[in-house]
Formats: sequence, C-alpha cells, structure tokens
Amino acid sequence: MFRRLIESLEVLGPLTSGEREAVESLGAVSRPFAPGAELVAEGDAPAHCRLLLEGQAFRHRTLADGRRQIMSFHTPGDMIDLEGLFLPMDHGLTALTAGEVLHLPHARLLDLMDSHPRVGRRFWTMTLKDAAIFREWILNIGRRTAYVRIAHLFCEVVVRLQRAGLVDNGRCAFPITQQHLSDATGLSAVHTNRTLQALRGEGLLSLRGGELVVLDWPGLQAAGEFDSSYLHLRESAA
Amino acid sequence: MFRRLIESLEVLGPLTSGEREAVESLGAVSRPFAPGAELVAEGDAPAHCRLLLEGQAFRHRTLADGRRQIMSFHTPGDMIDLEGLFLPMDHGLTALTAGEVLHLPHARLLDLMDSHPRVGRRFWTMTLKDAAIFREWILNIGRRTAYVRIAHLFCEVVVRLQRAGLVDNGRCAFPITQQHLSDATGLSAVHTNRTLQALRGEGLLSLRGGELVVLDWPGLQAAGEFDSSYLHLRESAA
DNA sequence: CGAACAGTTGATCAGGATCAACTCGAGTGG
DNA sequence: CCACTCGAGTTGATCCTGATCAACTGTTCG
Repeated sequence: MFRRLIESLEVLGPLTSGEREAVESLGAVSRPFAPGAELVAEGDAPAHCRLLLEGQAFRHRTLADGRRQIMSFHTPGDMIDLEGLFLPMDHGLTALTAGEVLHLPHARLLDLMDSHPRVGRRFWTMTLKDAAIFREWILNIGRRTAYVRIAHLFCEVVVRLQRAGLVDNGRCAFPITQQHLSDATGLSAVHTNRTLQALRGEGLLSLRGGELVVLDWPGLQAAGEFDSSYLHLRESAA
Repeated sequence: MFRRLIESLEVLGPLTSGEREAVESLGAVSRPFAPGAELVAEGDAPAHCRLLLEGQAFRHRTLADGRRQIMSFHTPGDMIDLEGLFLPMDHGLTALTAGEVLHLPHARLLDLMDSHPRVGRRFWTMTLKDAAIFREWILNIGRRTAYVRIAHLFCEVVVRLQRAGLVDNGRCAFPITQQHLSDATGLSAVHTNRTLQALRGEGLLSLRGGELVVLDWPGLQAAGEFDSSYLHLRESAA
C-alpha cells in the first residue's frame, strides 16, 4: 500500500529501514474514487493528506463566470494536497480516471516528520517540485504559442506517467477531453482542437479514446521545446 | 538584522523565545546589492539561502531566443531561494532595486530545522505560499485579459508591499519598466503600454519614476478581479 | 553633445477567440 | 431494437485582442 509513497520519497536516495517503517506505520486508509470525483474542494481545510495510489487527477480553480484553469496533473505516487497540511485549499482537485487515494492524517504526518526530519524534508521537497512545475507552466502559458504549449504539456505528462511506470511503448492512458486541455493551456476549445490536429498531422502523437500515443518522441520534444530538467527527476540532496 | 525573518516566521503565530534565539543565532552574513544585480543565477546550486532584508527582486526564466518570463516579485522578509536548499535553481533572481540580502548557510538552516521542527514547518509554509502565488499567476495569465491581468498584478504587489510596511498612503516604490511588466504578464511591451494607459485613464493608478501610486483601491481591485485569499496573509496552522 | 534606454504612438498583421452548425458515438429509455 | 439525447469532437466564418514593426519623444547620464 505504501509502495508508491516510499518510491516517491526515495527518489532523493534511500530511506533507512527505521524511516521506512515509520512511514509504513502511518495510520492510513485507502479510498477508491470514480472518474470526475471531486477529491478535494476549493476552500477545504482537510484533516489528512492524500496520496494518489492509482489513477490520475488534476488541480484547478474556477472563476465566477465559469472559466476554469487547470494548474497541474497528477499521477500515482503524488501527494496531491500536502499544502493542506498548513494552508486551506485555495483550489480543488478532481479525478480524471477511477483510482484510489490513501488518506494520511495530518497529526500522524506531523509527528512522523518531527521524529524523522529527513523524511520531513522529502515531503517538503515534493511540494518544491510541484512549485517548479507551476513555474514552468507560467512560462509555458505566458510565453509559448498554442502549438508549442500543447506539445510541451504532453511531454510533461508522458514523462511523469513514465516515471510512474504507466507508459508502455509510448502508449498511456490519459483520458482528458479537449476542454481539459484548453483549461490547462489557457486556450479556447476550438483552437485546442485545431492545434491538436496540427500535432497529429505532424505525426507526433495520437489521442483517442482516452489513450495518448506518442508516435515521435524526439519530434514531440522539439515541438514542445521541452527540457525535463524542471521536473527534477533524479536530484540528489539533503 | 533578523527582524524581517522573525516577522515572516511569526505570521503563523508567535515563536517561543527558544525558537527565536535559535533563528537569531544562525550564522548569517548580510550583503548589499545594486539594482539589476543577479542575486541567484539559473543553474546555481547555492550553499546558503537568501533572506531579502531590504529592496525588491524578481524570479524569472529566459528562453533561448530571449523571451523572458517573470514568475514572481519579492519584498523584504521573503526567503527568495529556499528551494535551493533541496533542488538546483531552475530559474534566476534579479534585483529590482538596491537592497540587502542575508545569507543563511544551508547546513545551519538544516540543523536549526531538525532541532526545531516547528520552525522548519514555518519555512516550509513560506514555500507553500509562494506556490499558491504561482498557481494564481497561472490562472491570471491563462484566463484573464490584459487589462484584468495587469490590474491583478498591481493589486498583488501593493498588498505584499503593504504587508512589508512599504506602502504609504497608496504610494510605494516599484521601479519596474514596462518590459518587466510585460514579462510578468506574458504580454508584449507595446500592448502593456496601452493597457497601462487605460488603467491610468480610469484613474486607478499612476506609475512614474519608479513610484506606484494607487489612486482608487476599490476600483483597482475590481478591475483586477482581485481576491487576496490566495496570499494566505494571516493563516493560523501547525 | 550624444548615446542609450524607457516610453509612446500609429499602422498593420495574426494568433487565437467566438459563434454557430454539424457529426459521431455511447448511452438510455420506450 | 430503434429513437432520442447528450457530450465530445470537428468545421467554417468572422471578429478582436494583442503581436509586430517602425518611427519618434523624452530623459538620463557619461
């Protein structure tokens, strides 16, 4: 049950057996969810953090008039509301697929991190990596064209799904609608549709029936001006 | 010297005298900087964190062809490269004004946080608030028009400068060029110029000679669709 | 006095938004 | 089993926000 979490924590280097045991003895409850389920609502002040065990989810905020902005996508192994440990949620999290989350009580988490500072740092680092991704999105939306922007987003998603072991020969489940894509890139649905056709036309990818297939990975990276270093995939530190 | 830092840490509630002393005994060196100075370069892996004691700075990344995106502005009391504690810097920090930073060695910081977990959480929370601001910028750039976007940015800056005690009767030092403004909002310099004229024309603000004057605060907030809750100005937690 | 840079203006262009209609497939209910 | 609905995707036509290009002003500073 804690495999995903331990793996995420150990990206920065192995934990001691004591640390691993401490993590595994967090009183945790696993909960299934359905596609479209609201995992965390805007304004919530949750009493536990959620670890995404299986499935995909996204972070978003909606304006009064209905315009929506997606701020990140999440894959298994991600803590999706760690910030809720200290701040009320200023955005929501919604399930993209069916899946499962593990609920980790705040009190237990805080105790764990107090007694195992190194583990605390790993959790902190997770939120720092999320922040790095937010910054990349600011750049992506602020300074790149629709074509590059969408390609870049797909690159990121594929790399992160790959890291979670969910890409098989360029194919992965990624059941977003074009509306989701628009809301993530700050574009209109119509223009997203046309830009997607261009990407398909270049033979870079296919997206049908909830399945994303990368047909030309170098080409897609080039189209997205993608450099994965902001994902900090294998940093050593602390 | 540590007044700013203690204040920032105590936004979430007072520290104990022991915690305060521990913070104040961090071996810290203060360094002045000039306007335009590069405080942290992209790619750096610094050995200490910087606390902005005085002056303003901004976080940014530059693409190969020269397009630049500013990701945040910073005011006194901000830790500007806390993420450097665990990750190499994937962006740079540049001074907007003259000022002063305090260098806090990583090793000492980590020791402090290990022995005083509550203080560690406060630092962590600082980075979480930064992340909340990044998310707001994603929304701002992705889903708002130029006019609203720029007004929103000014609202944020004013609120943060106010919190740092740097706003006097709606007036504050904010020496950005229109190019900076464009790079922060993802707009062209020309369009930024025209949009600024519109904001001035509505009698909302004035920006001249490095001084920002808010002439109509309710009007500016309305123009920027601004709701400060994402800044988490007075959260109680942990 | 003359760079050099920030700001301003006008003219034109284009990327992407908007509006509207239509297709298609998957349910769903009669 | 078929008609209906509904959501997602697609297409065309038009509009407009904001980009681009270029020239010019004003100020500061060496």
